Amino acid sequence: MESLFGDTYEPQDEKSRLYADVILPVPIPKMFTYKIPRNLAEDIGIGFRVMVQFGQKKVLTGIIGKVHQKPPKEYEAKPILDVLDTYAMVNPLQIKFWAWMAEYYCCHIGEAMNAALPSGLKLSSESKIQLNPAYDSETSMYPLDSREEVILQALASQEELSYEDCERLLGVKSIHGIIKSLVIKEAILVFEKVKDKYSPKVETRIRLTQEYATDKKALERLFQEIASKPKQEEVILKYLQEIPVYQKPELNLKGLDKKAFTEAGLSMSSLKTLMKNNVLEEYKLIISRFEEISESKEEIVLSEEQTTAIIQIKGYFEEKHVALLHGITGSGKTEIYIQLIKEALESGSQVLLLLPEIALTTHLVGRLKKVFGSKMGVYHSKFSDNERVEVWNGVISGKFPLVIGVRSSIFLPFDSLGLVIVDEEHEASFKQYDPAPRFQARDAAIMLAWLHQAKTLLGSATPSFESFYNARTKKYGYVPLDRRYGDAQLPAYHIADILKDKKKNLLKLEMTRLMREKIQEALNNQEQVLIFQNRRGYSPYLVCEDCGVSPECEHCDVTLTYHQFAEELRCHYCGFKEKVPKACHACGSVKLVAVGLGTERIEESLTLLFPEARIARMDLDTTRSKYGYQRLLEEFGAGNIDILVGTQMITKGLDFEKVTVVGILDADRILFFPDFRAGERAFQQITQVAGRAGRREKKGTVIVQTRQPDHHIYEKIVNGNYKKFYIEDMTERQKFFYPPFVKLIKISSRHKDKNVVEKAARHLHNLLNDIQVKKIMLGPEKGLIGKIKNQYIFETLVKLDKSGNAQAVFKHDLQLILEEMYANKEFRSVRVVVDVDPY
DNA sequence: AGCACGCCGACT
DNA sequence: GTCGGCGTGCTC
Repeated sequence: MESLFGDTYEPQDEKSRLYADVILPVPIPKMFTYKIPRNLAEDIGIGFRVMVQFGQKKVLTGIIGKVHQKPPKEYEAKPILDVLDTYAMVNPLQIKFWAWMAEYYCCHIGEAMNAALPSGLKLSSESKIQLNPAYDSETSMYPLDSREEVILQALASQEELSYEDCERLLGVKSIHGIIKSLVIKEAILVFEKVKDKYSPKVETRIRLTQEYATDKKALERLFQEIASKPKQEEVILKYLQEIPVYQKPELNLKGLDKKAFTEAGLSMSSLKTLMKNNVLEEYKLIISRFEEISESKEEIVLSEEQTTAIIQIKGYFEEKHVALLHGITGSGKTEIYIQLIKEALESGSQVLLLLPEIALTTHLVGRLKKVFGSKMGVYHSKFSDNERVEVWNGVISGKFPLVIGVRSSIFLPFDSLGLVIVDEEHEASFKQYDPAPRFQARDAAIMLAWLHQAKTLLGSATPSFESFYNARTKKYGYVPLDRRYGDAQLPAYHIADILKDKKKNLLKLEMTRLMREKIQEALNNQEQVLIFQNRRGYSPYLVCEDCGVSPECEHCDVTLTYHQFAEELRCHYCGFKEKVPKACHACGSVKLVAVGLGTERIEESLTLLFPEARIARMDLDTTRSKYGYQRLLEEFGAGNIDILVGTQMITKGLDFEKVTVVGILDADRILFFPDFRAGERAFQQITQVAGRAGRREKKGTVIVQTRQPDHHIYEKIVNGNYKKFYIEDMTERQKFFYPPFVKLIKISSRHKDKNVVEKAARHLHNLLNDIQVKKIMLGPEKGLIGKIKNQYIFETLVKLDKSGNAQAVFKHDLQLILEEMYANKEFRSVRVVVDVDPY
């Protein structure tokens, strides 16, 4: 496999290191060749961050993607200005991975780089000003005003000032005008200074000075001296109590956290005096942001089924790159993961476990932390930049051979992955749609593993149909795990007919009689209830009772969402907000009512229907804070909540025995979404939510409210018949040419002028249509949402033949066509977005 | 994406 | 006469 590791990876002699192709964060689809100055040649290589001049004015930081000796033909390469690292921040495999991503997902390698680097590693340059050495206030022909004088005076004592410094100095909001004026008057110069955004966490520690630490007699003398100073004595005693220097003198080296003194309520001034008298000293220690946890020796006990599954997985790994573990909820996938991770780590490989965002906050992380301790790094979107950089460095240094993380953790600097696990593989959140690269992390992870010659294990209770298809066509290994732990039973499903109840006047506050009865029953038995509402397109909005008009966003083609709590209308696409209007904009009527079942409304309805129950809501609003989610879960686990209403989130990792009833308020919203995956999604979501009901002894109850109780999907859900539904859905997909039978590429055009986009989209569509590959094209059509942020959207959907080189040819020609479009002045302002494998 | 260069209108 | 509008082309 030597070619995969790149021809430039091996150290080369200096003569061959003349030029570097640098990846820059600019939207130009190529690398830029710079000259490597002789004096830098020694300490430069692939993956080093460098500073380069780009264009006339800009200094950018980029990453070296390639080192070579071919001088560019058409221009003289500029020199690299500086190297920022003493070791490569990025390894050659990562650059290969970015390049693959750029090609596959039709984006620029710079965009891939941008997505990969935690912003703490992206150096930002900050504009600073300094005195112009050529300036002489005596002879200058331009008079300065008072504010300009202040700045010049400050520069007399300080070499440089940032813009913010100047703003603070003058107490004005925007300094640009003044700076510009000073530049024109030739009094100052503006320059760019690169600053590293990552700052290590430092702890101030206190220890005895050399003299007292090594000499017991000195210490005894000290005690006599301070006998009359009880405050100082306390400080010393505290130190000796925490750090028994007498017994273990070497402990003094690390000393004690300064906070320990403050927390013990000791006198800070005494501490200072002791330091002044050279008894104690202070020093700074760089510490990790992550707690040190040692791994447990606890043996994982595997059931017979799990052992068999592991043997099967390993068997498949002999010949295939990917295996799919199809294990229903509660079938014990976690233990299998743990065992496989252990083995991979023992063989010296790195392991990546990918999880969807919401699953990361749950007990699984704690569970793994217990087993793998501080060998495990966690990469989460709620982590700060500094924390992310620490995980990044931890992967390089070998501190974290195991990482569990979200989508973006596929970009961490692994150099020897042995195993990649994608749990909840079917989750749509693995796909990133904005900004580019619009990648599917599950698919990219498989590619990543392949680059490392590692294996990928996909796990799900309800696999994506793509993965299941790959399993059935033997591309992936397939390992079913279908017995519930402790033989817990499948829940009992009840399909509740919304329309029937409505006719009979049994529908109260959107709850069918069955739903209400089952909830009441659970409450009577002191059991817990989960109510699920799909978020997608199901937010409450206002409607005018007189003319039927709903307030819409000024910038987007959507109705505004009603947020009762803040008394606001909001646009979920552009963030536009306005106070709830008093009257209808269209007819002036004041009869504006809220419709639609947002989680807030449901919570309210439930309060009315079950006034005695304790009800809580779990959605984006209530869990925005870092630990908001966890807090709600704990409350629920402790039994302080009877009914929990939530979105998607509640389907993940909630594992509470007292939940016996799960209600799905409107299954139709998922099922009749205009998307070829709607059926698959409905099946997955309903099954996943249902999996939260009844574990162990008690059989759970699931109530699914729908207007179409006869839809064929329900029969399969009720019987847990994944495969039957899969087969039916596949026939449809094959008939209408949808994945996995074709490759989808969505091309959308956006522009503020509707006529311009429409014309551009037509033109583009025609050009694409002329590409000589086997394909079907749909469109161009107005987007599902016709306008977002004042940009009109038109979309073309391309269904490409999967066999042969249709994909490669199409993507190649697409690139040329986009360039051609850009060269056309009529269309150059139209933004074209390419989404490969759209969701 | 920025940013410079360049060629046309409304101002001191 | 100039300042500045933004069309267009380039960035190693």
